Amino acid sequence: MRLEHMGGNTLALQSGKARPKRRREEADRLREEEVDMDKVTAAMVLTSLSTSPLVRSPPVKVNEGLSGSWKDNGSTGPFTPSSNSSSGGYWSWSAPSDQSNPSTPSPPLSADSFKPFRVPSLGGVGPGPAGPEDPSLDEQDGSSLLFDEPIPRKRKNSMKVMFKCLWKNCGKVLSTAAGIQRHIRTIHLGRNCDSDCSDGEEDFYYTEIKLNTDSVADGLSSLSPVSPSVLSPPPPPPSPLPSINQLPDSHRPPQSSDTKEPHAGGTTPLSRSAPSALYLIHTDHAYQATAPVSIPSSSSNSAGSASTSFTPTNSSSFSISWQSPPVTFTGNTVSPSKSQGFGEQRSQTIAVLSSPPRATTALSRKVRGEGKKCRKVYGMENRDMWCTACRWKKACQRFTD
DNA sequence: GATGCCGGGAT
DNA sequence: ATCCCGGCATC
Repeated sequence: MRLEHMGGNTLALQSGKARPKRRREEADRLREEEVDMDKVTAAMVLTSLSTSPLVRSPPVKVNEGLSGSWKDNGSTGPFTPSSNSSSGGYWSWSAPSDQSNPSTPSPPLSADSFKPFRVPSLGGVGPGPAGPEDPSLDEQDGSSLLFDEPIPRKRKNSMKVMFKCLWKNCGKVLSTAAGIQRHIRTIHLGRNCDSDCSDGEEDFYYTEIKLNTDSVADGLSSLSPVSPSVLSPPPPPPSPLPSINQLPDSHRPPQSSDTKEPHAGGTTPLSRSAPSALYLIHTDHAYQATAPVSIPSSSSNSAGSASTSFTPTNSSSFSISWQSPPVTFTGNTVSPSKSQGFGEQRSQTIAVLSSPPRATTALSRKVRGEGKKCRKVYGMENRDMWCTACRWKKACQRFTD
């Protein structure tokens, strides 16, 4: 009976071809293969991560402090965290750059581009400490991570890390740490030599900002130095050179540089923590407001109050630029070491605080059509015969009202 | 619960 | 652009 329909209906033959089911099967098959690939990839990524010189402090430690708040990813799958607590549940796509990174300018480690991998047995990594092994697999070694374009996989909530110059009246934004360092070195510090003669001073004059890649396009245009959507929680707001103010010898004339060495030793305990907490929040959709705001609820909800409200007690403030009425409010910020909240929870909180724009959709919604539509006429079993719009759950084109 | 279809994600 | 689907409104 199905065949009759198919045979007699050229429309169905032309557009439908019983594609949906087959396509879904194919998709499933592809997905299975993909899983295998993921296993391999995950192993490689793991290996390179654990051996990479870039990872100064083993991420293991970072995560231990979290008491496994993400370990229930569900995606850890066959990977047994219990056998090796050091690596279990360690790849959520937490952005480690949120933590203060001791010395590196917290490069786009592209941690946000990792999906929660399922990791198979992984050979020897399982029971033992996430030991170094097979250094030959370093296809993304530290240098490429540092200086290449992050090339983050486009994911839903993926954040793109940019680097913004904090020099007074500059505000230049570049996509790589190396680029911004060079910019600062040459433009502001007046040094012509290359990075090898740098003492790391540039680190103080730029900061990371994270953008939602979905809105980067228009967000970038608002990244001008005076953009109101840029904010910096940690340093006192009035100063245009927040992190510089914390330097021992802070007020340097923005042109001459060679006389003062704020941290002649080279090591700067405060160099990284402050800038890494500066964010740009730009979203054109209230639901997607994944503001990287820190919410004090890192482990469980013992605090109880964190999920639905946070009280603006502190002085640090952040603002969120909405599409329609811009909303600005203040909230307490946690020390960087505790900033763990993530997309969902944060967005929920923000959504609560702002007015949800639900009503507009209801208003503009078309009144439901009276007549029978493809679905009704042909039924689910003859979905091939529906008009494409119906198949795509759009407004029916065949039986218009 | 079934249906129509908007909004938006994936490719 | 095409395809698909979550989710909402309505029946």
